[in-house]
This record gives sequence, structure tokens and C-alpha cells, in this order.
Amino acid sequence: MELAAAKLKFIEAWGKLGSEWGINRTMAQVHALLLISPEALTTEEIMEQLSISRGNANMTLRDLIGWGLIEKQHKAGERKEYFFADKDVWNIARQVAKERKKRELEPILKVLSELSHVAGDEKDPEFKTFKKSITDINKLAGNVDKTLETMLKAEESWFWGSVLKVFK
Amino acid sequence: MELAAAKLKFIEAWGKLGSEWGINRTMAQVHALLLISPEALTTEEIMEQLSISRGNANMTLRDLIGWGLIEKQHKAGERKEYFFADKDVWNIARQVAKERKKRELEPILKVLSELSHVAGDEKDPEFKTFKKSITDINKLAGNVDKTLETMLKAEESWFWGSVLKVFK
DNA sequence: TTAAAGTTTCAAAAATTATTGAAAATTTAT
DNA sequence: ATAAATTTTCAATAATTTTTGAAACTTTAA
Repeated sequence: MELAAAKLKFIEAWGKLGSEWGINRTMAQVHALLLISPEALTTEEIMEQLSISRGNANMTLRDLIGWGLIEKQHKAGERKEYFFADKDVWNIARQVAKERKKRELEPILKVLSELSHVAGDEKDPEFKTFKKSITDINKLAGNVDKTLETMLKAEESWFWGSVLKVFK
Repeated sequence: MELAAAKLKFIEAWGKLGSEWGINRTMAQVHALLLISPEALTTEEIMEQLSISRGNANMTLRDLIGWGLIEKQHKAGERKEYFFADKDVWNIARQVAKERKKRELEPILKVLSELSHVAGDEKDPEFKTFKKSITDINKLAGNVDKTLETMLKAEESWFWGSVLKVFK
């Protein structure tokens, strides 16, 4: 396969994966494009390569900055802004984990802990089943939270070394 | 909080979390409802409780069966079908992990391994950057795959015991 | 058989989400 | 200050996803 074709295939696959995981397809594609670009790109170049509008490019780039996945770059003597992606895949994974933990896991943990305090009749099957499910989900989510917490602080090789060694 | 209000809150929160993770909100809500129901429910009851149409209920229930999260139950002397959810939260986690691994991780691993064989000029920065990103993502995805593989076979207490002990 | 009960399908409608594009705002060089 | 270059905003439009509901289909009891 040609490099050009391979790039397109990667951008397409990354976009599809993103959309399956609740991430806007275009956002995942812009990220993919920047991930495989040795140089920082301008908004124009991104619009051109992905056939998207200026408005879409601008908002998507802003979101990617909000996720901590890309940064703006100023080139001396140039008026235009350039964008480049952190290429360290472990950083990317940690950054995504960090954001989704904050945006999604923590809010649901909050709801679950409220719900686990609901009082009721221990003889009522409705109550018992509710309480058990909430408690169990709460515990699992707590374990996930702790594991992510560790991951966020960890070096990649140590993390996978530890995890995979345990499971050998 | 009343049990009735707590149930609604859980169903809503579970639906929201689902939609943030690429799972149809209604599907997550039906799953939530069955998770906290001590008894199996009929399509009618589910339609009623969540205010959804028959068609929607039917398709959603079929999808949930496809994900291995709920089952049909026949009651002796009854014409109607009943549905109930596996209440074991570790089973649920494994089942979701198993399906998403099969539906999403494996296809992307396949693409990545094809892309990591693209040949090119090692002096070309375009090629080098592409190759490095693909290779790194491929490695990370491989580690995730191995970890999931272990999780799928593991007992809950052993799994979290091992993982959290390492990270203490 | 027949018909009532229950389930499934799927085209059309509704709801949601993403994208466009042009105007407004901002920045920078002169 | 002026104006050209660039970025941002956001109402309107388009695309996608979800839901509805009624007809078709299936199952079962008599």
C-alpha cells in the first residue's frame, strides 16, 4: 500500500473508532491527521485535507485543545496559527483517560454514592435489588477509578510491565 | 430520597453514561430498569415504565440480548415473554468488554497491523512519523487486548486484588 | 381451521448531532 | 488610524440516529 492510501485508511479507521466511543468523527480524524504529520499544520491545510469547512475545523481544533491532545504553535514572522499533536501515545491515552474520568466517571460516581444512601425496607425485594445493584456498580466504578488514578501517574513501561506480569 | 425517585435517577444517569460511550440511551435505560428489577418484566411493562413504543422496546431488547446482557424467560402457562438482566456486575463488565473487544478493538488491530507493514523511505519524515505513530498505537492496543483477554477469564476478586495490589 | 394474543418489521417522522458559510470580531503590519 | 489577514461565532442547513406505529407475521389455544 502507498503511504498516501495508508494515511487515508488510518484517518478513516481512527474516525470510525472515535464515533463508536462517543467522540465526534471529525474530531478523531483531525487528531489522526495531526498525529501522522511531522509538521504542524494550519487550519487551511486541515480543511483542505479532510474536506471540512472553516467553522468546523476551528471548533474541532478548539475541542482538541480542550482535550489536551493538540497545541497551537506560532511560527516566527508568520501570521497564521499552526497546530500540532502530542505524538506520545502513552500521553494521549493518559490524557483521554484523565478527561473521561473527570467528565464521565466522576459524575456517575457522585450519583451512585447518593443513590447508595437511599433508605428503605430491607424486606422489600424492590429495595434489596436496587441497593445491591447500586452497591455493586459503585464498587466496580471505584476500582476503575483507582486504577485510572494510578495510570495517570504512571510511566508506560512500568504500568504495562506491572499489569502484564501479574497476568502471565 | 424515595426509592421511586432513586430508580428514575439511576435510569437517567445510566442512560446518559451510555450515550457518552456510544451506547444508545434507550438501550442503557432498559438495561438499567431490568438491572434493578427483582422480577423479569414484559415488553408492555418496559414500554410503560420508560414511555417508549413497542417497536423501540422490541428492537432494544433484541440488541440487549445480542450483547449478552439480558435473557428471555418463559413463564409456565403464560403466553407473554419476560426479560431479565444478569445482575452480576462483574459478568456485565466482562460481557461488555468482550463485545467491544470483538466489535471494535479487533477490527482496528487488524487495520493497524496492515498499516504497520506499509513500506517507504526511512529518510522521509512523512513516512517516519506515520510509521512511528502506527507502531506505537499498535503496541498500546496490543497491551489493552492482552489485559482484556485476562479480564475475560478472571474472577473479579482475583482481578482487582492483583491490579490494585500492584498499584498500592 | 380460526382467531386472539403476542412479536417483529420497517418506512416514515421526529429528534439529535454535526456542518456550513458568511458576518462579526480580532489581530497585526504599516 | 487603516486595512488586510486571520480567527471566531452562530443561525441555518444537512446528515445521522433514534423512535414511532401500524401492518405483517407468528404462535398458541380451543
